[in-house]
Amino acid sequence: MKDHIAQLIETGLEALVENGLLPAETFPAITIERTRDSSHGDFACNIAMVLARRAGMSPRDLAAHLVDHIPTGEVIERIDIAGPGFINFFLKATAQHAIVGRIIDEGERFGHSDTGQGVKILIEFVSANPTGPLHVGHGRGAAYGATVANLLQAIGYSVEREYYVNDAGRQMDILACSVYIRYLQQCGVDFALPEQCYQGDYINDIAAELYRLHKDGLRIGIDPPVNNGDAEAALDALIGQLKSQLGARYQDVHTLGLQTILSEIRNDLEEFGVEYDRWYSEQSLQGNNQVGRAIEQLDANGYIYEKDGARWFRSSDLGDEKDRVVVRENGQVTYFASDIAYHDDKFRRGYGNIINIWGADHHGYIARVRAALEALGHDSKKLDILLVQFVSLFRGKEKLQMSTRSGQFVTLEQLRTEVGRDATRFFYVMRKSEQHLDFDMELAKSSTKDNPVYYIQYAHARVASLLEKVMAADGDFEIKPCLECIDALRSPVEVQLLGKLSEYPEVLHNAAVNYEPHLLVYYLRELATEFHAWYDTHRVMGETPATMKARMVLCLAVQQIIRNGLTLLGVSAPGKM
RNA sequence: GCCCUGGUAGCUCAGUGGAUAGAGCAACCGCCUCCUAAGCGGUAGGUCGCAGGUUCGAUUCCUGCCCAGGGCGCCA
Repeated sequence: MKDHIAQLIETGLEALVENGLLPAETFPAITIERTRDSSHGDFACNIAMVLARRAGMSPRDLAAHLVDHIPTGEVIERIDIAGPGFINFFLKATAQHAIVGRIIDEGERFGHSDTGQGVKILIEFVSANPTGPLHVGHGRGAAYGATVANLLQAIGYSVEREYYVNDAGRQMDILACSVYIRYLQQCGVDFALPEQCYQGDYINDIAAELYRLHKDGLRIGIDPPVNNGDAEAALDALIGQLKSQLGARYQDVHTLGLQTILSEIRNDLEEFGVEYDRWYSEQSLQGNNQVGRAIEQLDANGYIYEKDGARWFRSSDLGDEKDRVVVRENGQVTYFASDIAYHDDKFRRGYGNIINIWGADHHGYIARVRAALEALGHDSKKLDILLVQFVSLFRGKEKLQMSTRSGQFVTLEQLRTEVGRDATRFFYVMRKSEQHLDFDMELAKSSTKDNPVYYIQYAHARVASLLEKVMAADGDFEIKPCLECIDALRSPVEVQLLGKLSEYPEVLHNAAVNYEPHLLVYYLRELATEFHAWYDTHRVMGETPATMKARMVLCLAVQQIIRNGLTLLGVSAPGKM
């Protein structure tokens, strides 16, 4: 509709040029916006104010000339000039009615488009270290990433969802070490778990499994770590001791820890309705030496130097605030080096666009990744890094304290179990992602009108229930024939509701291209509000057949959009509540 | 110190180079013999952090400042 009106205006402008009222220049882009106030019509255009100076006329005079040359056709009822020079368009009721038929015809595809033209997009999200269960912060990244992926797919992109598994490196060694010490304890050895190790109960569970598999066959004598003031060094020494004394069996411990936790993470996400196309292993990058090759490439391009026994990437040449180590003094590559190779690989795979969703605490990392991509000759503008802010859990007014270190945190699984999947998914994407989120579990759990999830779902269920009753009363009721009597929808509230329905494709498009699912959330709530208000003042059953059918179809159109929208958010659309 | 985010109604938050800045909650007043009251209507509530600038017009864009949260490892 916006495009249609913009074309009408262009026609008018061309006529003014022919009449010599406007200089023949290229026009600025014509912007059409929906009005906020229905007294301003359905759509408005500010072009007269923009061009007034060029035309040497006041905005209102220019608007008046322009309006004289805009053809109205089948769609426009009338055109007003208002305020400082706005041109307001009022649509004919028949033009409004057409939307209902389109929604019914297109069904679950209504609102979708081919904007993306099948261009491939890679979206990587969550990618939490497999060293423990997902917590509520990861949950937000999961809900946000899954929804953004759905949105982009809905507007025609070919989306691939990927989880980067940090299954190499020091954190995994610390996990293995934690498991092993718990194992020793279960063998009856008196050995304290160092503070830097993972303290959670799940480590004991893995240790128990290790014990079940090997009994005390993995038991060896190791020396307690000697802490000379550097706890991290002491831990590294302990890990080194385990590796050398356990030999090949160290890998068994490492693998059991990794596999157990990773499968729990996969299961957790699956139950949350979050699915992936690919689980990308960091080990595999190191295994086929992609990390080494990436570093050599950086070296060949002149970005690597040696200092203090380490190899550094000269990222400060490319916008980073300082240079970064890629190979440590001890010969080990850093996490960053793996990440360079990983992103290099992503770019080599040939996507039109690459999206990373990270926790806000990683923002300092952005500049160096971009620098590395540029240094490897890639166009880093193809990469969008979206940051998700932290989540604070509340029970009503009470804030839940969380500490990762002590293992005292609420897991995603606990949250899902207590609050339910629908409300959890919904609350996570309700706020702009770069906004801190206060997640009130009491509110999310409540089945009252205060809870926006139920409010929207209820609108959907209401229609389902109504349709059942209509079908029961009239066994011959068919949706199809109603489309011809749809112009029985005449009341102002009905016309307004029709306008709201027609907004959905724009909302979906904007939410997708801006990576902002909350726009869809707000829209659905507004649609539900208008629907409930309409429902309260209009009856469906007991009206004339034409009115009844028209209103029932209107309800079904509302229901369809709510179902489409909730589906994209990963929230169910129940037929009964 | 440098770099991100934020600052809009009592609270939680949307929003926009345009017309009288919105919603939910909380507060107050109402609505079920009637398709689910998990619903609806009404009242009240504002220096859009502060100060400049850009222009026909700024809450929106730019600069500076103030406040809050976060980030700045040869950790990941």
